Amino acid sequence: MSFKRRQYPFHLIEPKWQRHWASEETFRAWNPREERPADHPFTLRHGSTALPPKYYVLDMFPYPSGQGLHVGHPEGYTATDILARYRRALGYNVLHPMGWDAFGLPAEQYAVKTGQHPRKTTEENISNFRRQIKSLGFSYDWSREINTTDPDYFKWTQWIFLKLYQSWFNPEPNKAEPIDSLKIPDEISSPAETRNYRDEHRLAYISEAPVNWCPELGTVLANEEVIDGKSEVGGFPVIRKPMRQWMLRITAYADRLLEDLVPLDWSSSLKEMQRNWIGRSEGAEVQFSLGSSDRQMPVFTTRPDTLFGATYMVFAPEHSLIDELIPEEWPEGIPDGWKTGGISGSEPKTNPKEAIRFYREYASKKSDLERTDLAKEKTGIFTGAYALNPVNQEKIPIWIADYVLISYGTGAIMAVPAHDSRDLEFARQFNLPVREVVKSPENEDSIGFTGNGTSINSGMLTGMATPDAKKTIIAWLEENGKGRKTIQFKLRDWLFSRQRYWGEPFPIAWDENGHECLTEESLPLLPPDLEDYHPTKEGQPPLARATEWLNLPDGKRRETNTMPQWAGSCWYYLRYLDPSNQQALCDPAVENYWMGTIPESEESSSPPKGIVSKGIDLYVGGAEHAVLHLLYARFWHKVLFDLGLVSTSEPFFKLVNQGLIMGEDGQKMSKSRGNVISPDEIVLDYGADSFRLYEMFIGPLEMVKPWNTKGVEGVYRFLGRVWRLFIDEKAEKEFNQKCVSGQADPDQLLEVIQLDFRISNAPPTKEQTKSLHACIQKTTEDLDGMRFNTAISALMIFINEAMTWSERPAKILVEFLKLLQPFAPHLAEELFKKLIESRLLSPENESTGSISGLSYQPWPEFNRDLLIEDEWLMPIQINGKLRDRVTVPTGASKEDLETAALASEKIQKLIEGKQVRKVIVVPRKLVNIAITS
RNA sequence: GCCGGUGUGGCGGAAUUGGCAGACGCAAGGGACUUAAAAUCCCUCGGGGGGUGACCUCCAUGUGAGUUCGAGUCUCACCACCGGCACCA
Repeated sequence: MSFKRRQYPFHLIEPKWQRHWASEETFRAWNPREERPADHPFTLRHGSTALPPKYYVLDMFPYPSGQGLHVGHPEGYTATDILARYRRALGYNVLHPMGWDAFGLPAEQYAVKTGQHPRKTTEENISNFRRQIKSLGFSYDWSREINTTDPDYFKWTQWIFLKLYQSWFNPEPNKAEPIDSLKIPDEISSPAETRNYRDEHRLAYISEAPVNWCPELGTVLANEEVIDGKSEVGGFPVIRKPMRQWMLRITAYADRLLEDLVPLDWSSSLKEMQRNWIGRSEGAEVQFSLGSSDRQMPVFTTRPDTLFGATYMVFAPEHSLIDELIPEEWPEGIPDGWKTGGISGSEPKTNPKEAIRFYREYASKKSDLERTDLAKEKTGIFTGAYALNPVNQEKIPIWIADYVLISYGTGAIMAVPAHDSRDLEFARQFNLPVREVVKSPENEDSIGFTGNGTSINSGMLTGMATPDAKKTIIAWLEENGKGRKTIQFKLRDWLFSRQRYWGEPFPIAWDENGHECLTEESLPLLPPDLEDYHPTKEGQPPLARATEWLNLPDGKRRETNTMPQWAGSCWYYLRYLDPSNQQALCDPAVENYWMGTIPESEESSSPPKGIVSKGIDLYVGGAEHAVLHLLYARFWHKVLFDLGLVSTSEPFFKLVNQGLIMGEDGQKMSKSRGNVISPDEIVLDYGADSFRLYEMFIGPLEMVKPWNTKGVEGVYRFLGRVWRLFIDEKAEKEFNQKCVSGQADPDQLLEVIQLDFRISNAPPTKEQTKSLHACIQKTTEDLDGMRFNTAISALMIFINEAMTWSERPAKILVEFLKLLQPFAPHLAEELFKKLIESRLLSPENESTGSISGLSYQPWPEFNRDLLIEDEWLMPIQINGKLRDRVTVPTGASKEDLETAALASEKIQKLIEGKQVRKVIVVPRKLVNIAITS
């Protein structure tokens, strides 16, 4: 940029005001009963006793990566900052905090490579992120900055884990309760059994289930972190492996997580994603008796009405019940195709045991990737065993196949190939019988029909419509003890442990009897320092290397897993409320003020406009967290709510996902594509105000949009025009010379600059007032609707008009600065200061000057009456096509408008000789004349 | 495959409950200022056709139907792109 003259001295203005805001603590958010300095602008506006209503506007806090920010990161931050500043102007007590989600894999991987402690890497990255974010002039309350890797912070993450550990989910009140309230059944007597029973009911419990193990990363991953059989981080292969893991009982909350979505102000697509993830489906559990034994096997189906069409049964390969069923020899007359597994090149197996061993091995070797990729070709093998269909006692073969998942439903299905596409595919592969039991309404071939129709070939169900058939068969099953209505969820319990170093250690110790939790008083439990961050040779997590840390004096051993990165972000929005509280994760009164539904008793009597919502008023972040973070955080919040620690059942009342900003090539910004643009270069060339403005002007917040640095120049030119509207050219020339030559203090340099001589205390003209009020109206309405791009265009329109004025009334300009302030705060502050110092404002506006700075100036209000024109240009259409425009008085009646339209010469000519069928008059819009052609 | 979203000039995007399509900005072209350039200011800027001219006229919001006095906006079908889920019985 050295080759171009600056539009205005943003390089002096921006650091100046950032320093001012920091030293004044302009953006401190005040907690109830917190003492406020008398000269703070908040106090000057609101007094020192009452607190106005709160507005909590939150950004998803970043993971501070080594690469620093790119221009996509601050998109949401800019939007929330504009709204934070707008709400302050409206008179709210605004909480707008920032912090760091700093545990995580990249710092650890760097440590593995270099031996540098992840804490060091993390701190370096944080200070770079902080520098970048601060350079953009966001109005964060930095006194509330948090860091998930800070022991003062993760102490409370561990504390919440203890709460989870010490709670169970009581299905009766449908909420979590302390584990002591869990009744131990009478048949359980021994201490060991009692202990087991408790441990099995905790919200945090141990499971041996197969997990997603990533050998490359040396850790297990949650289902959510595995994408197409590869790790979300790094894209390494993931295999299934049984391991001892901590789980969190999120499934207990499935119903509440689903139901409580309804009142939230979230986009429907986001809610839908959560609903799909939770995956509630209604159906029935049906008991099949297993051939030779008197055992029963339940299966889950959403289509119990098709029970008569069940021609075989399939178990998941991992299902252990199979072992008890398989015969020594193949039954008579089994086709060889049933014995091969459907795997190319495989020979028929000699007996069922061999077949099952073979198939299990085959299935377990498949990675998740292959399991989905090879989905086109179904595989499976006959077990030699049979089951009895409860409705007709028909003997049907039992298979194992990997298209049936061990983790969903009962791990086994009844297969109805005629009316389920997967079963049909499988049946065709192995020549299994297909029996039609639902007639499609179109009366076509009903094989493969999966919708609602009419039952056929189905005993007592025959002739019934699908919904009736479902009800009837469920009633029959319940009466006969063969099944019941049930509900299944796709949601699984949350795999909560990781074999990593750089995460919160579990406050848990083990002995030969099992696990016990540490006391609350012993928290935080710090991770030990290590030389080597690799997992051990035995596949133990890196913490197992810290022998001193590991072994406790009483012979117990510490848990060596750590918590996943999601843990810290599950509750950070609560810590912001009371970030340095040593006694509690958050003071209840403070929590209630910022998050609660009940207004503080010290509430001001005249609340500003807008609704007072529950929880966080606005949460902005990327859609990539639509299921994981948002579901986990909602889950934790509900547990805390059940335990009486927070006052709302949902944390995020309104949530908006910002769209991605793509690179200039239209591709996703990434280091490998080389299309990353850093805010640093933009701030250097055009200043933070231009950067903020462009981020918002580029398009609607929620949309995906490409970056174009040329576009920054457009908004930069706009700010240049704002500057020139206020500033005297001659004084600026002097200033520029001093800038080039002198070593003078920047703040003094800015003093040289004087207002333009056309700015005066002259009374505004009608036109000028109208321009202003149109701008106020548009800006206000657009901010309320988060339409930042059109709000900015309204500001541009005002400036384009104001540039043509020969008299520039200070009274008008000061109001404009209040509108500009949320978007371009540095420039607005500087010009506001000049205007105040000029003493051009009339006495009733002088009160404006008693509050220092712009941040707490009341938001301008518009007067609709001023916007009404005396007359307007009314379009006249004939058959919907624009034919003429005539000027009409604003208050004209419908009759007058019709007369005026028909009086137009052009219209007269066009309707001459035609029959006017109808004249539609829409006041304030148009007149349309329908004629016959 | 299922669910959700989006299709408007050369580009990013505007268009209250259906009511003047293209606000605002970028790019482009022309002009003023300048020795020159940059910056700034002014003008033009969806496409076709017509007029010396203020203008006139036809066609245009992914495609095709429909509802309506009137459709970018509502309905139906289809196409393209983006995002999510993906053997969940």
